[in-house]
Amino acid sequence: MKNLDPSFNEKCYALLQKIPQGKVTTYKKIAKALNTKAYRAVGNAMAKNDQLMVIPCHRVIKSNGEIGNYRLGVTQKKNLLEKEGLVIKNNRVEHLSEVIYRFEN
DNA sequence: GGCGTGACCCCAT
DNA sequence: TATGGGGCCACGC
Repeated sequence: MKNLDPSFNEKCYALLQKIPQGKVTTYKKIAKALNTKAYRAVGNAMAKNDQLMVIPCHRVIKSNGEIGNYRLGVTQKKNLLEKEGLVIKNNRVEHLSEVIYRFEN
């Protein structure tokens, strides 16, 4: 089976826009929601995202609870997350299970 | 059409 | 708990 029109990136972006403020998700969950194991590709999609104002890619963290990376730098990412009410300590999100967002899946 | 890259993940030590 | 090594997939050249 091949990928059709909406490139992988587009699908990722669509999912990201579903994430409410104050909630976060992981690269793996996104891939899972797309029925694939391309966690790597998900990260790539984020890296190529220019619409930082439209696509909340800062709400995507690693599965192990670490912040991960960000186009504008990890510091900026942490700042944004804290602003949304998350508790971050040593590059890690606390109470992860309470702020994690599941794509209704 | 093949190869390297990357905002990752998992397991073993 | 921390570190290292291998595997995974889509994208661009």
